[in-house]
Amino acid sequence: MSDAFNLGRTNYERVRDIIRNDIISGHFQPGERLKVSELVERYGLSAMPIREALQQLQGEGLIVLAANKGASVRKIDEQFLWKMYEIRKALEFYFATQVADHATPADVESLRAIVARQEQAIAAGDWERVLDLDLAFHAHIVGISGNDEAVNLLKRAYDVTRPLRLRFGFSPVQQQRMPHDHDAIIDAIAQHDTARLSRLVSGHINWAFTDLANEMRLEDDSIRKELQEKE
Amino acid sequence: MSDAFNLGRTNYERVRDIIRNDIISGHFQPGERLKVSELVERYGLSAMPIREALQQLQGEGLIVLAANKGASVRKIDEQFLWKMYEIRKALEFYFATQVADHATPADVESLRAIVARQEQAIAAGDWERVLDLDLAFHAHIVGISGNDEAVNLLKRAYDVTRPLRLRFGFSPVQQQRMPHDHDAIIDAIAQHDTARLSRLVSGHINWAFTDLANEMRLEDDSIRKELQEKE
DNA sequence: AAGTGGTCTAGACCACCTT
DNA sequence: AGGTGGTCTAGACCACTTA
Repeated sequence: MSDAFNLGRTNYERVRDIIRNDIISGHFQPGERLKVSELVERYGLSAMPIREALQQLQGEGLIVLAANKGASVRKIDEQFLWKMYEIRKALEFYFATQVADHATPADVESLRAIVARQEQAIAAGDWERVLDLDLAFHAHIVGISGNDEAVNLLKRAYDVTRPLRLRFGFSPVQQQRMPHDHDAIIDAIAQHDTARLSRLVSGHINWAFTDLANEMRLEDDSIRKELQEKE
Repeated sequence: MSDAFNLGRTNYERVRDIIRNDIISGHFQPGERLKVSELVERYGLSAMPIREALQQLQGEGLIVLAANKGASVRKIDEQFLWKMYEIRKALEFYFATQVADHATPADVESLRAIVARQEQAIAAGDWERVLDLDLAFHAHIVGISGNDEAVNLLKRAYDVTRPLRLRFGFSPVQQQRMPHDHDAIIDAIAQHDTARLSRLVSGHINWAFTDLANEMRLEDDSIRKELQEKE
């Protein structure tokens, strides 16, 4: 039954998708060691297909492999986070300039539907879903260009930083700003206003980074405080 | 002796680097099937380390893996080529805006040295070297931003299309234009002229794409002619 | 139905870390 | 030296293709 969905798929592909999901859903924490023997237990396969899955996930940037040391979930510091957001900005800024002209009314409608669903998810505090829809929104825009390779790069850059957002959440301000920004972006697309679209997209990503970095620092500070209190 | 350079490296890493080189140097042609059994012979290892190398190379986009079908060198049509050049433009355009202000005289000097060496390589018709230096030039510029992840993406986008350029070469016009463009780009950096730099970089990449696509069509046409003559 | 070639398993091997 | 855990090998297994 659910086998039907797995027809023609190999074990390393299946376990790669499962491990990826276990990482971006936060089951494996950033920095966490991924021992083959434990994964063997968890997924009921032998070492090799799991190793192959890990090789691919390294290619996606989700994990780090060291020779004779094995795999661990990529640890994301503020600097790395910044690098990923810069890459997003580069991609989204450029493709925004390519896209505003070609967007159809159907595109605009899809984007509005995504925003509506995202607002519900924000209200419900369902951050997994908020993040899914956020990626869907931005990927849809880049996708209008027809450059699926660029969309893949964008997805990777989102996936790599996703565990952090899941852990730290969105500030109340960002919860308000996100749909607001998205609406403005849709308007610029509907009006085929390329220059404004690019500006909005890149500002939007800046805020998203700033907000996440702040949330991280807040938690860092409270941890530091706890440690001090113990002394 | 040469073992010293391989200390602490595993077989799958070594063979990954060798296969990558065999692809970007054109030893394996685009579209060519990579059978594990043949690679086992060629590199003197068993199947698994070779398979692991292939998994990683898929992550880099150099090869395509299909379940139960194995690996082949990515076949690059004009559409895919275009997608890669668009990604380059996105990255280089954006990072050009981030970089002009921070470039030091040492950066300018390094870039001039690269161009000088590239001119020699062009005169000698040594296209492997021309391409190495071209990547070095563009990677250096993006590298000024300090975003090594962006540099890695850029390298991948270059590597994937490199076999094509190696096969089709540069038109005489492009052989002239390339160093000329590079000089103008360096001048814009030296003068911290961000707007001009971005414009130059993206125009330069457009020409590079147009030239390669033309060279490809020329060869396609001559093949078509040959086939017609046989009828 | 046989052949080809990709995939998986079990266990040996070996690099690195700790005592 | 012993332990842990990553890496590699040989061969079995199995999916897909051709006849």
